[in-house]
Amino acid sequence: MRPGSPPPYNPNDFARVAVTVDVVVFTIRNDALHVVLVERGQEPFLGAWALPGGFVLPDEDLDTAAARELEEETNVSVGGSYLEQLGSYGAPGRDPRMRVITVAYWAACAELEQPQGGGDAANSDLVPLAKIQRGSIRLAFDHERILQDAVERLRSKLEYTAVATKFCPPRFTISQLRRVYETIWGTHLDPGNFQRKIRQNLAFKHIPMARSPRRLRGGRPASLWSASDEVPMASAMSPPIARRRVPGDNDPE
Amino acid sequence: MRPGSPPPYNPNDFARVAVTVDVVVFTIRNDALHVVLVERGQEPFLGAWALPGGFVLPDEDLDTAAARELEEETNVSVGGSYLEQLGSYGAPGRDPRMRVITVAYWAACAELEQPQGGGDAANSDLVPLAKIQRGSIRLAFDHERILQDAVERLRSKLEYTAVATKFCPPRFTISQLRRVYETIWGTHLDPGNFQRKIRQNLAFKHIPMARSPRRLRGGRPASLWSASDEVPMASAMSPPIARRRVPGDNDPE
DNA sequence: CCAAAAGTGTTTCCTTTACACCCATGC
DNA sequence: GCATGGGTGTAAAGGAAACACTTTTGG
Repeated sequence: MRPGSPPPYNPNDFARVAVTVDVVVFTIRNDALHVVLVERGQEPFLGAWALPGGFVLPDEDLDTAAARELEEETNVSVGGSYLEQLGSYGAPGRDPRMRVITVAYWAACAELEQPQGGGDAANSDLVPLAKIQRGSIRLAFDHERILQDAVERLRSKLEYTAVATKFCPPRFTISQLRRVYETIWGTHLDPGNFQRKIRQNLAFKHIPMARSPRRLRGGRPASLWSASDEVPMASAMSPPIARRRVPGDNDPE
Repeated sequence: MRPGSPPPYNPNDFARVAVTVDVVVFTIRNDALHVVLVERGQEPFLGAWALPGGFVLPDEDLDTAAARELEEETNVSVGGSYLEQLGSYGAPGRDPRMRVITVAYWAACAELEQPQGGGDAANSDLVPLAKIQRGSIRLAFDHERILQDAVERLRSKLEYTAVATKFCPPRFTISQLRRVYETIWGTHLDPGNFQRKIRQNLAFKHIPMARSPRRLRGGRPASLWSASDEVPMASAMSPPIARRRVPGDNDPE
């Protein structure tokens, strides 16, 4: 083909599709992993629960679109939370109206206030993951599949990154962090050994002199820690070989 | 919004984009990691090297499109090789003509014959990764970024999956497999310890009585192994803490 | 015989695990 | 004092690393 030739694309050769982002927003509440869901305000799947998401705007990057959806749905800023692309889902027919490809993201957030419905969503809520996995709540489109992939990604990212800190406030105690691992992995972890692992790991910074607030039923005050962003985890965390359910892991609602 | 209302999408509210798949096809040749590149046959980047890829067809799933591109560009069937989604890249302006989002995949293939140009590609070739990373070859669009992400994904997948076997023929010796790890990680691995790791690992199956072909300069014939698909690796492979370059790791061309 | 690659044994070291025990607080 | 959670000590078990050594082939 010679240079300067007319635009070489034939619009019939390829699919022109709508692109959306869907975001799996994880947070921990009452020692159980929760996800933000929205109740759909329109067909298809009117009234069903779905992951928050929406169209990518004409001049918007994918990461930007995901961050925008996250902020719109949860009122949390992206700084302070963690947002990562999960993958794309584009089976023909996954949306009955038209060809839609969605780029899925997942986010880890510290405790957030009750989400408010906004945009297309009629209503929005924080739902315990267990409730979805046991089938009490069915999700629209292929969102159950996306959610399942996100959970797997989250579980494995805990092992070799410090993403668990994103479920905690900026300053946290080692037990708070341990409870994040226990909740997401569904395991019990030895407090003493966990303590040592964190203390040895440069990805976590000790805040000198700071102590956790007074507690109700006694116990030595814990020192506070913060995540040292950009420092990767030196050694991996690992769940026990056989993941056993931890007593408080059930749905508290 | 009441049920039965007209289609709620306003076509001006969102981007209608073209969706492509690009595939990073890895293979090992002369003890060096190579990628399949195509020379672009049209603007933009006419004459430049790029990752093989193309448009997703109107009724085609993403994985299917990637498999099709892989077969078109390399003449290898997807069975026998490994194909995995890497992620999506959709910055506005990444294609100067129009909004294009690409879903990137990566593949691991055993030794393949010299690729032939096909489709849009004027020409196609197997290029040593080192040549690209040292800057001798510049890639079109954001393909250098995609390639870099694919290399990282490949390196880490070696640790906890048996994907290294996909660079080998269906029956391989433990040394062949070790050389895959050494090539991709750029390390030297102790042959004895590596041997034990593989033998202990149920993801690899010993083929009784089979022996590697006679060799040129002596040496005990090795027994042959195959990958036990669907059995995950029991224990992770790990590169030595400090990855040092292995002598034969340079570009042989 | 020697060279070369496959495969095994062995020692040393380091990490993980389990659990005992001490510390600092509220009541 | 007691209960509770924070934090340290420590011994046993297990795995990784280094490397010596044996086995089986070609020449």
